[in-house]
Amino acid sequence: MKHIIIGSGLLITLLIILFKLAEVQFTQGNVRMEVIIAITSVIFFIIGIYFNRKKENVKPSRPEAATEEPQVFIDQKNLQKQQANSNGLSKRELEVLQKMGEGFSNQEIAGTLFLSESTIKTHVSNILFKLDAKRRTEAVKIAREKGLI
Amino acid sequence: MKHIIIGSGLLITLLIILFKLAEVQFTQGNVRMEVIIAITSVIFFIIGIYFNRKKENVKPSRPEAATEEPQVFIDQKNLQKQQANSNGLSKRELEVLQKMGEGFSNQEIAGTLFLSESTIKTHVSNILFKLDAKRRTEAVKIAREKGLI
DNA sequence: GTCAATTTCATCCTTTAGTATGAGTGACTC
DNA sequence: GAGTCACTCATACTAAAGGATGAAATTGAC
Repeated sequence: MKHIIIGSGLLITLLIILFKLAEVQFTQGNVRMEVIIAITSVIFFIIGIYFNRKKENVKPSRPEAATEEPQVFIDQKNLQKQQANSNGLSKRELEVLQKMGEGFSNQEIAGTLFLSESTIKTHVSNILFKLDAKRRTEAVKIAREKGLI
Repeated sequence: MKHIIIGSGLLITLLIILFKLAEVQFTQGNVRMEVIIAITSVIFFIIGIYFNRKKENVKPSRPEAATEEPQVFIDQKNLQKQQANSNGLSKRELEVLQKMGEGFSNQEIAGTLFLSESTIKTHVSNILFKLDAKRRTEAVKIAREKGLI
């Protein structure tokens, strides 16, 4: 929540600075239009990427899971609770488990979920413990048998 | 690859249009600087998001067309031959692959098949190469998709 | 606002997986 | 008999996975 406020503040500040800068330079006539547009492009391109990343970290949409799972009957929250209770796996752990099943390495999972490898290792460890598996391949097998993935 | 080319082309085209438009409007003096900047911002913000998303979706690249191949029932020997030929996997490699899919470690596989771990490692390496996988979990996934296990 | 659970990240360490290379043996083909 | 292939095993190495522990920030429920 704090991030959003700070981020929005910075963004607005940046916008205002950009406007004022453009205005001043524009009236003075010592800078070209293209330069301003180019700078704006780059800045907002980066902001776009960053925004997207943050959004996913805060509210993971799980497009892979949504394509196959017919989870329309119950609402998302209850389903999550149900899964968590029946297997002790949290939402994030299920995501990681999903990626494990797709054959990704810890590093790759970290990349796709925008997390550090350490975090993934922690999740994997917890998954192995909760599913009573010794290896990730075994965890995937068990998860498949239980219909988790 | 095609996407990248087309995307880049569109992006450059968009940039040029933007530049020209800005130039014309600027010299005519009938549009404000802020408007141009705002439009640029929005466009590149969206491009940033889209770019980021694309980059994510491209990552898991693997053939998944063979998920529902109709397996014809021939006698066991021919079936094995056929599978071996169509995937380059030998009989022994298929056995190891099977054990991999059941979540066993190399040592455990060696134990159940009465072989040394070295041998299993060799087989696993060959399996990974032949299935074009980087890890055993990926190999298992591919094998499952191809109906090998 | 408090508290438990979740999520995130780090470091140190051990174990397992995977790569590269070489080599011996048996079966099968030409 | 030479050549090929599958299978076996070994050594030496690098990369990845997994375990243990601590810690901080968030979140959700109460």
